[in-house]
Amino acid sequence: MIHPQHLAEKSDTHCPHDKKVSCGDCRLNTICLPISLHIEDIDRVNQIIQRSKPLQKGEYLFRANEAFSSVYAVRSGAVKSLTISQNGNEQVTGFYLPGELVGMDGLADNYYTNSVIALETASICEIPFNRLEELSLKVPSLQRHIFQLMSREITQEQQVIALLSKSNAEARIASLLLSISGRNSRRNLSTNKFLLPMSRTDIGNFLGLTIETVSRVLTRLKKSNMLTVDKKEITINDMSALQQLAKGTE
Amino acid sequence: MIHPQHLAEKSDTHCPHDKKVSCGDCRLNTICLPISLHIEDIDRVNQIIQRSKPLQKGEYLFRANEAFSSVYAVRSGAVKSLTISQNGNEQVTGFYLPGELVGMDGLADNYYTNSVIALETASICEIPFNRLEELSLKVPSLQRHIFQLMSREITQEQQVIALLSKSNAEARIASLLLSISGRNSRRNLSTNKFLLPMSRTDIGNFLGLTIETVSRVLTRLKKSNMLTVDKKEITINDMSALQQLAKGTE
DNA sequence: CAAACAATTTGACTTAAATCAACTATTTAC
DNA sequence: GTAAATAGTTGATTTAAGTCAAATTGTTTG
Repeated sequence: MIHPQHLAEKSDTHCPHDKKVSCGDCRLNTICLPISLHIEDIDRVNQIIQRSKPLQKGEYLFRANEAFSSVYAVRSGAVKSLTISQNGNEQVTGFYLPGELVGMDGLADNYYTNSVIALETASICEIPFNRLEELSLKVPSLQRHIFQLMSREITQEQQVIALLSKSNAEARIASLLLSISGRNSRRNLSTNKFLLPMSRTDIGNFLGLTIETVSRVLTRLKKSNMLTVDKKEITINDMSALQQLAKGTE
Repeated sequence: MIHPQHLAEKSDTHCPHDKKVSCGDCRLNTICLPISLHIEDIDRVNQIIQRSKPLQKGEYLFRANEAFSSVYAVRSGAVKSLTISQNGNEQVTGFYLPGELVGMDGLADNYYTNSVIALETASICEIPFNRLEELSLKVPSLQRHIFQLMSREITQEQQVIALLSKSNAEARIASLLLSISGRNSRRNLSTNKFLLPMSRTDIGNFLGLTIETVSRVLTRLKKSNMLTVDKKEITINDMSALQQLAKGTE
């Protein structure tokens, strides 16, 4: 695994449709800046954001225990966050898709508690937190926006807690697929056909299942025609049945 | 279950040692306001905080889907937060002890996603969020403090995710006991002898275990002399063995 | 204080997912 | 293009925790 140099370079992403894009023009800005910032305020945010060259699959964005300095928005591709538990095992704590922010765990004690790794080639916007903080003192709607982003992270994690605490393997996998589907819909992508950015191993690690169980459940859902599974390509053929499954049998 | 009237009354808590206490004098202020606010700033926070009459066991502080208005600090006693999952089951998402803040999930979409219920008689400080927000625009260190509190909530929930995703029943229960022990130490209470504020049912619900499994694990840890268990009173006799257990056998 | 109720413990049995193992498919590297 | 490594699938078996059931203890309440 290659450690990322500081992501301070001003080079643009290689992603063709996103070249040199500023926050005001970014197709994702309704996701990563959903509140009604004035045009001039969006521009002020834009000024402090640094765009770096894309991360390649397996590269670290940052590592647990490094000093906290920035939060990061995923512009394209996907990343996973993970902690190293006391017994030394990796524990995947989340997946982040375009428009989503990662690194907010670092604020609490001024170092990151997670490492973040690219699941595939990913372009990332770096947002130095000190400068965002200063700006948010001057722009009340930005302050509120940051509070809301953090709050949303909290509610999403509580949903994961509910999921892990209650459900069986099928419900967990159904929920993950529905989560990805829902996040795709926010980006106006297909809700029923998409590529999983993560491996079966990552899915199992995140959901607290073995890779064998993940594989078997996907095979079962395929055989029942609820899904079409071709490698990493998932097609949801029966959305409501999958939603029913996610609710748990109980 | 009794619905709380608005917690707007200015009556003081019945807790004898906490009567009429202001934030500046509150023995918990290093926990719930850990940063170095100037004395005058602490006083400004104090001005906006409302103290209400204590909640009795089983009473709601607020309910999921109610409009968000305030965050709440637990002053004495304990509360649990819970969501109602799609299939209608209660899912305990956390326990909150004195000095801890609850309700920050409500910010994301302006309604609470959890209900919060007193586990025992609990006095609570209500902090109207609009006013806290205004004040934090004027007091940079307060803004930072709120960011940090929310970040800490995020990291704690990630730890719960890691716990639920990985561990067996013994490790989960050991972790919960150690979590309570650690939070007691922040309040200068005993780390190895304490009363559990929650029922076995709540523990099981939170940890994704049945009540029978909770009971059996506690019996097992008692028989091995790692713990002394007398009803809700827990004594940790072998802290390092418990820590080892929490790490998981693997 | 006793009846009714709620919470907890303990035991017997079942089951969903883990483990162990072998095999197949897909990348990556030379 | 083939070898090596990595990722994924499938099957047989084990096991930790769930389920069902009953007994016990603790808590309310009339």
